Amino acid sequence: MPERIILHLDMNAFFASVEQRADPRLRGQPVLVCGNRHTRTVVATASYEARAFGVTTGMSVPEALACCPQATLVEGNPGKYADAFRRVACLMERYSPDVEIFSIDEAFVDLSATAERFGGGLAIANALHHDVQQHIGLPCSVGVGPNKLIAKLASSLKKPNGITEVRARTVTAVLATLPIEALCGIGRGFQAALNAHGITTCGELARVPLPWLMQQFGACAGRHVFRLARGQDASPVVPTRHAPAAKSMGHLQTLAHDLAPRRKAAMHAVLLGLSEKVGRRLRAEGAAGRTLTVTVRFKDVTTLARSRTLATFLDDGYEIAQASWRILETLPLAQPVRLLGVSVSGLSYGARQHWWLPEVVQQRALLEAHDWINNRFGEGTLQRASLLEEPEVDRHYQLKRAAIAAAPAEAQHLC
DNA sequence: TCTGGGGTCCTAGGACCC
DNA sequence: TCTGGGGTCCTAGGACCC
Repeated sequence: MPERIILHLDMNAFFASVEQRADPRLRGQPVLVCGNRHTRTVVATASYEARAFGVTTGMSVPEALACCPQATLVEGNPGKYADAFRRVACLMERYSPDVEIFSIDEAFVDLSATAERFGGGLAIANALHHDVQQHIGLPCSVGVGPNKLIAKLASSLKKPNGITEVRARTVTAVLATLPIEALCGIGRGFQAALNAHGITTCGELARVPLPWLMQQFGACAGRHVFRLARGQDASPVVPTRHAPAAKSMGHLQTLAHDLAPRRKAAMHAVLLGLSEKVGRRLRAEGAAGRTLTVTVRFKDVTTLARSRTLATFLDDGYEIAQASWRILETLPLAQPVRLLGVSVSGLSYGARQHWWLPEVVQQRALLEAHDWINNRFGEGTLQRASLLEEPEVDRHYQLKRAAIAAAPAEAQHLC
């Protein structure tokens, strides 16, 4: 088996870099990209200037501002970042069609069949790094290795703007002194359990016998950790065009203020809003699901989830909401609620149920009109009055009337 | 006014069927 | 007058990633 050549590209402080590129006033300044500013949110990305003050990803905004009061807070825009990264992925495709977008800011490319043509993996890493800077204007780190695990590790070794190649023959030496949490797959849980036994480096982990790992973590996870410690990873680069369809779709929302258990109506409104978002995404993908999960996180951050599998597939937000309310009734709410979530799984693509029934035909047409208006005029243009705060109702009603006036005749009739 | 939001995968136990 | 064994589905929870 010839050595594979896998390249991993990781954008540096991606969200913050995109915002700095868009606004010259932010360049060279500490920038914090966070979620919705009106909720309890955390830092999604801090620019390197902010990191110098000790700000880290996942910090609450007040905590981050305490570290770096002069930082500029920017509300993140995931769609914009996804668009920017798709352009990066296109640059990667110049070197091989086998590009796997792994997350919103990183991707793998399998160069095994093409590297020779371009002078080898390291030459491609240098060229790609230059391409991204030249054409996208954003910094990135690039790693090359004999598999995805090592390529990803390599790209993390020099940040920002680093290029690192780890050849198969040097994997053991490179891993020897690295902390176990440097490996993708060793999270907080494994780290704590292994550290408790005095195992802190990959070299130490590689000396632990397989039976002990299997006894500690179970057969599957034990074997997985055993392979990670040796830098072994046979998983293929799965080109994004072959990526399996999503298995679940859901939304969570941490509430601006905790809700007391008696405030069921307010919880219902939140679940309805989340369900409508989920429904819209399902319909956009031509998907429907029959397993519904409602998540509740309490004031003390303990979390419960309850699932129900239904007889029919759902993609209508209101029906999802009704089912989620029934699940909520079964949950013991012993303390104030901090977060609510709705997720639909058991997805089927292209399933069409009872579409010949007149009431279903009308319901589908209504949903299509609803989607048409929100796609045309923006998310939330048309929404249920029960989702609106009182002062907002007038404004939304005006927007809704404007939207209906612009909708096609058949949609107007249904509205 | 510490601690987001989007996912996937695995395990384990129980129900149920053949 | 006994309780196997395989398989699937469902549910809850926890690990991991970004």
